[in-house]
Amino acid sequence: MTNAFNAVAEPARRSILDLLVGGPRSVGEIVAATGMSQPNASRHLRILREAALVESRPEGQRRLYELRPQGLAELIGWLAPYQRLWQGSLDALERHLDDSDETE
Amino acid sequence: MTNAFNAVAEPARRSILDLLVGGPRSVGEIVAATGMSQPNASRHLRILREAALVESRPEGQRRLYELRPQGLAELIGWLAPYQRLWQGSLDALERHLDDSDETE
DNA sequence: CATTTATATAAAGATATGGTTATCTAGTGC
DNA sequence: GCACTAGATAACCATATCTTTATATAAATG
Repeated sequence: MTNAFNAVAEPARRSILDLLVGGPRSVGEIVAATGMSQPNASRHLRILREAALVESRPEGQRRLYELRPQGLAELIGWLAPYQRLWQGSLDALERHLDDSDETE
Repeated sequence: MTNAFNAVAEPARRSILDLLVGGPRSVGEIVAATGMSQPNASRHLRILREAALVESRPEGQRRLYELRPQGLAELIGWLAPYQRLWQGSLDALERHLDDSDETE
């Protein structure tokens, strides 16, 4: 029952994702960068993995976690109409200001 | 502690928002359309209001709830780099396919 | 093979969340 | 003012979630 919506609802998990935007990281690096406990990091990483937002591969003794942006597809897709609405209102505001410029 | 991320994490609340994309609705209409109980709808609406995703105004005996797309600004903003990454990989795939076309 | 290092999992407790039922508040019309 | 309707809130319960501590697995190293 883990999906992208729930996954990104948690600030700690957003921090992890934000970190992974900079490239793959090991659990240890994630722990160091975020300050969370190792078990907690592992748990959040598991949830991110189940939500298909990250994937991991062994690298020697470590485990590298990498971003999987396509996992956000559903979220991005759901958001699209709202984004358009919002953009629409911005555009309308812009046009309004342009009109004001013209007439003033 | 109610923000847009948490607010949209709940399917019931996404249903409400999706409904409001079609224009303002009264609580009764929301209850009818979503099938949830009236108190439950009111609770979710309160959370959406606290997250600044909707606003309400009295309309006679009713209360109309209206979408506030700018409430999603933070979420959309956070998502932007991921969206670019994802778009980037799609573009890369496209280029790859184009290259394949050329060489095959 | 024993030890060390890196990560995952389990167990347990505290808090948060979502749903229901019952009740309260506020408009509306007689 | 009284009944009726729409909606909000309260109380309560069940479940889920996050965090920590303790432990297990697995790779590397001597």
